[in-house]
Amino acid sequence: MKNGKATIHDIAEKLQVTASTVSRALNNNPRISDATKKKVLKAAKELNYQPNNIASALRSGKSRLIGVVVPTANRNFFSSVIRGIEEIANSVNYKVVISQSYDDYEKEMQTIEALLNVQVDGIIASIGKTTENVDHYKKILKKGIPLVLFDRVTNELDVSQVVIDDYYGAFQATEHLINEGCRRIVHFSNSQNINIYKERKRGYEDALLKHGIPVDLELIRFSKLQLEDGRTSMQEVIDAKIPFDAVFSASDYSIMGAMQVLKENGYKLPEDVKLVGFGDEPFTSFTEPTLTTVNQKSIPMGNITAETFFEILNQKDQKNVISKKTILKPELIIRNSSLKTQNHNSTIDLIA
Amino acid sequence: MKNGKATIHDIAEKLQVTASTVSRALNNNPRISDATKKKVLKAAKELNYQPNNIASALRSGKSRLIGVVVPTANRNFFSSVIRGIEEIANSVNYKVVISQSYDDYEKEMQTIEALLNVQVDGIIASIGKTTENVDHYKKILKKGIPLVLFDRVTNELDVSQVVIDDYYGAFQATEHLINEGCRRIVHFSNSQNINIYKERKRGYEDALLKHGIPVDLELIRFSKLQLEDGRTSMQEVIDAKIPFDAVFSASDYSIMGAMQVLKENGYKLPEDVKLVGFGDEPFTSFTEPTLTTVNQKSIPMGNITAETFFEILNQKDQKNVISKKTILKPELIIRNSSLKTQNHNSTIDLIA
DNA sequence: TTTTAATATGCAATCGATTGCTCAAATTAT
DNA sequence: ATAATTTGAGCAATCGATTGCATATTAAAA
Repeated sequence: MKNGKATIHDIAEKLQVTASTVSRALNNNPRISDATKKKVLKAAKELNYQPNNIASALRSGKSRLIGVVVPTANRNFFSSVIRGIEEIANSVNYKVVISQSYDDYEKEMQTIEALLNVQVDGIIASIGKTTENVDHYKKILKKGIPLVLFDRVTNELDVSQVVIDDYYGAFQATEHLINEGCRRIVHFSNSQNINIYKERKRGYEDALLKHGIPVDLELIRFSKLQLEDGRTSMQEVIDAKIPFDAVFSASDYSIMGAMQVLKENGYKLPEDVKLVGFGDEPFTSFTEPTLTTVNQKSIPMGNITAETFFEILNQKDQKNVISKKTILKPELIIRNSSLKTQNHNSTIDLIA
Repeated sequence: MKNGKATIHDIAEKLQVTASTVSRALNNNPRISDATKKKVLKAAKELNYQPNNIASALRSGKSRLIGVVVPTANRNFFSSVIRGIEEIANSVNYKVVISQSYDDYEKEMQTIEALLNVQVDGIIASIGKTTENVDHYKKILKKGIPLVLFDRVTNELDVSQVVIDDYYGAFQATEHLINEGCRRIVHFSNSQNINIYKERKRGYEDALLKHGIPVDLELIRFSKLQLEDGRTSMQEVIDAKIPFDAVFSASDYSIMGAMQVLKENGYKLPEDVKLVGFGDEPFTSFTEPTLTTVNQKSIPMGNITAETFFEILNQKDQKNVISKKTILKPELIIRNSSLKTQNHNSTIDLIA
């Protein structure tokens, strides 16, 4: 027991039993009598025994670590999903290693490599925006390591996924604008290679069609959806003198940029133009007017993702795992930016 | 080589040498000839050898993992610091395990326990707001495990720390408001047990005193500094009919709440009241008017924290480590909310 | 009473990499 | 040419926990 760290051997010696017995007792193995278990537990406490997870991991092949790959933790959505994952993981004594890909393909590959190197028991990931080749994910599967994707998924991989119904969210958002009287709704989207944006655009289009409004391609603007992109896209539409009475953006950030530009150009919000974003970032309740947006159910998504992960992990035969796709319904959060008649009691939004 | 995973033994067998030789060759040990090293490297590549970090960790006692404890990753400041830490850590082949304490004392203790359990080589932490007893941190030190604190630090621990000069930041901010003509500056602060808030308050007071303005305790409001707290505090000041012409908040969130309440009460910003926040959260450039705030140099802080960490880690004798405190100068980001004459070209702020 | 089961524990190998020590071969010095 | 040194590599223990198999003890069944 040098270095102050007690091992099962120290406990064993103290109790004049073998390390195997101690190990089994600590793991509550039924082959050990209750009396012995009690003694072992007592001695463990006395010696301030802390199990060495690394030794355990080496022998058992389980590190009790889950690697979580997200584009960035600095985004309400992702950090909430992580929180949801942690809740479940911690409850079964697993730790989460968070890795950020910064939406960079190279970094994403490296980070996965690094996670595999620290011997995580499995990986939960949301694919970066610039990632088009998913071979690095295939590598995970080839090693027989559980993989679950959430939100930014791909169809090229036969793995379990948890997503929100982007189509539904966009449909609701667009229909809401239509119900508020809008007919010329601008839509900000991103690359159609990214599933979520494709789906959101489809929801937008279908809502228009349902209400007999033609889809005008001039109104659909593609960009990376950052704040600055929203500014640019909005300015372009204004400069081109394309008539419009609303904007539905696939991202809260770009709708933010649009809001700024609209104000700078003297538009009255929401009277002249109504706005709806996507993501329910915290700042959407700070803006003026407060922003209507789509909430992505991030914590439940994290919970479900983790649960799905553990289902797979606990399966004996990793090859015969059946992939399942869970689709969550997002929720339209109606605030002032999209309403015909403004709700001035903004406090309600903040408490809700 | 069952299970597709090659070990050093597989390489050894293929090359008809021993595992020791392979291990030394891979670790570039000078006792191995270049010819052998080359062969080993080649064979390793052929067999697609991936070192088993767990085995290595068990034997060497090094997991190449750093535990990072933050209140929440979902905060621009913290996620940027983490990014800064990762940059350095990854460059020396270390991984970062991020743990969130959610500003909860219990969770903080648990999370540290969990990190020690996964055998991290050291811990970098920012102390939670509700934490007053730091015994759990002492425990880390007692185990001889390197610990570095950043931003939310404590004097009760003899460890290296990296902080920003909160006093300086607050002083600059307050002096700026004074220079813009303000004399009755409200200050939002948090518990004075938390160092950073104490320092910010001190900076505020000293700036006032320097300019011959008395410190009026009625103007200083204590809260948890969330958005809602900012609303409440602001409303209280207004209701109490205390005259004021500016607000300097120790947090961007509460200044946000103040901004909302001021607008709701018909104040013109920045003409009637000037505002300065602290933190440079991304949303501060979205608001209207855009918010003057204090940037905390988060990425450099992360870099320096990690560098300090590795200096300690590489020290032979953990007991004789000399703690050092690095203090970074924050930067006042001047935007429209604090200016006498408004700058209407808000794009400049956004690009900067 | 003898046999059969069940119960409780021990023995020893194992996970994969590292490392102190030993030793043979090659090189240099005397 | 012999001794001294350097170089390159092997042997075997080790890190701490787990686990298949064997064994001893006790209880139940025949």
